[in-house]
Amino acid sequence: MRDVAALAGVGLKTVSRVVNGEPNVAAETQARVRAAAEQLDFRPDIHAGNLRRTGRKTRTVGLVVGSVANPFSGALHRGVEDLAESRGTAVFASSLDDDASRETRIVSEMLSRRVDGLILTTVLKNQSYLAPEQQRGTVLTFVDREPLGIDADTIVTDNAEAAAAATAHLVSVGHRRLAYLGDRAEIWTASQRRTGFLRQLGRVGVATADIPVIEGLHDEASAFAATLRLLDSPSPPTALFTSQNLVTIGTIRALRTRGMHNRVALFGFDDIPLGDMIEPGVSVVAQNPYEMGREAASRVFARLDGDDSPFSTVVIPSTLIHRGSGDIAPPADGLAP
Amino acid sequence: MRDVAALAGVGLKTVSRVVNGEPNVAAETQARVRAAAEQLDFRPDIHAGNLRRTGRKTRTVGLVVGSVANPFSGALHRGVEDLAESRGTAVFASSLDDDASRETRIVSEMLSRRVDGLILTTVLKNQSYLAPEQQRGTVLTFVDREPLGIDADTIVTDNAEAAAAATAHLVSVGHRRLAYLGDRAEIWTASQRRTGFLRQLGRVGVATADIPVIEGLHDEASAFAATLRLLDSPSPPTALFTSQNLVTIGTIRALRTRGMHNRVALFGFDDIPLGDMIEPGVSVVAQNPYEMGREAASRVFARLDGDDSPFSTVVIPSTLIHRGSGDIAPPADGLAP
DNA sequence: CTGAAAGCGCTAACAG
DNA sequence: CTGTTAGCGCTTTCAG
Repeated sequence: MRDVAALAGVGLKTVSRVVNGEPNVAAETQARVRAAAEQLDFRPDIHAGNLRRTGRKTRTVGLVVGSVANPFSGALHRGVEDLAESRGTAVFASSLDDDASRETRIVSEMLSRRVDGLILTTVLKNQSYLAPEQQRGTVLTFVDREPLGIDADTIVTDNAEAAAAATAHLVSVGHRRLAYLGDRAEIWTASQRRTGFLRQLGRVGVATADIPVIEGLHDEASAFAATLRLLDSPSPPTALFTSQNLVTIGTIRALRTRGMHNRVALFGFDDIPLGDMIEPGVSVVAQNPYEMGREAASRVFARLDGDDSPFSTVVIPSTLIHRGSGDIAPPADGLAP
Repeated sequence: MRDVAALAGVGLKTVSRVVNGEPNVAAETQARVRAAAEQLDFRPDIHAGNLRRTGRKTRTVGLVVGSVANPFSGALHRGVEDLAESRGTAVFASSLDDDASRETRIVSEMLSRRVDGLILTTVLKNQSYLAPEQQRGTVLTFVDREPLGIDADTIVTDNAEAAAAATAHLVSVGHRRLAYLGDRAEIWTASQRRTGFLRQLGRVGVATADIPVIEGLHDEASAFAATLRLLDSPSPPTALFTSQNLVTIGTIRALRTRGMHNRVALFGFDDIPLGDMIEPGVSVVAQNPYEMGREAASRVFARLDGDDSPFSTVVIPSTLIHRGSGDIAPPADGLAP
């Protein structure tokens, strides 16, 4: 910048003014400065400026998701990005793999880079460690999962309700022998979905004591194995509820392996790519991750713009998509009680 | 930091030493400083430090991809992240949507944040605008597509060869009336794949003059429409080659709409999720985006660590996955010449 | 082993 | 409309 000022024959501050589009610079001076900047290929250092600038905004937000390779996270990321981009804000993205030990490290890494806001899909049981940072002015927004031990804007899906609705559908088709296949119970969404599943069964008077509730599944392989075990058990379920996209896929593979994909009903949480093209079509609860990301970013920017209303939780509605697998009726041979 | 120094009763530089793990600090002093830092919830500002630090590394890289919501980009992103994470380097990610007008803006945004390196899937015809930045020391690496007008490390797939191999397979099954469905010809990968497709036909003596080459497809909808047009033409092709994942999906939808998915052969470039579960299984050229991302990051870090060997192009091999759609034979009714 | 002074690239606050 | 001085939070340099 010094070089630019020298080349243009003006003071340092004048260059600063031109670069930042501040008023009170003669058009002719402006042109001269611009030319000099171009010639020297000058690029202002946003961080050096922020050091002194009031407000100290880095126009950077951090996004912490399950995995950037997961389509759910990808769509959410894109939602965040689309809003951020329109504000000249850059996005740091990091994957957690639901590994609690990574959370503090990644968050800390982002904070040392002075992000203005943090959009978090958390794994840790408790987010109270973020309170001092929130106090300091960093905007915290939680997405997909509710935080514990801290108050902040939160964007979630109607997990329990949607799970209950999917379950209700399976029951309405005639199923009584259902099974739940889901992720680790510590994960907030997983436990919400299980709750919705069981609550609905209770509501319609299906005894939940004999319903297999299998948890701790986090990838295709573990879901595949768990489903095979269920199918091979003495009295296999006639309908399955899977609580997550990877689990759904693993389960479908297992059903196909046993040739049961047209016999056992399936309702999955999370949409899966090409779910409409496989046989039978996969019935799912489709979330709206893109909208969740957009809404989260929107909350962050509102806060950065001074919104100081009480923290709120926004529920992004999900939709039941009926494609066939959820409409498979139980066998009529009396296997179902 | 000043506060920490005051609380610990030491000089500023001593705190700096402790925070950065530099030697020559008495164990007892170190403990005192650490306690003070903890108490004040001190977090060093990486950018303030970089201002004066020799080398000025921000431990940040930028990644520019097609779209973070695309599974190809997601896997690539993850490959970059996994390597970056092990080095305490954060990753900025941005989507381009193959929109040339966004490229300069996004790149400029990242440069003003002083990323140490840039991993780019470019759209612009020419990347010579980056030369001054490269001179300045920013490490540039191109991935998926070769740059023009600039010399830098590049990571690509064996596009033409793999496309030729897939084409060879379709021909070996007996097809002579093929068609190519692909993205805009300006996109380097698209043109490479088309070249491979046509070159292979030439090699085996299939007249390419009558082969439909449809370009400019960039999403499911456009691919769907183009495929329908082909299928409804007077002499429809017996085999299709699609040059990209979204195009492949749109094409499959069109084939199903016309009930031709078990009659017309299909080979796609890029793997698609659940491609093995639909009927028929989708034969594809599977790239290795994760490995491409990893390799790109590895090149960036090698350069940052001082590697100054000549720039090179690394080809990450892809694999042909035969799942059925590529093995559908042409009809025996003499339609094929 | 420790600290004081200078300065990284930029903007704030004021003076011209 | 323009420039000067101070200082952001940290590291460097160099003197204790």
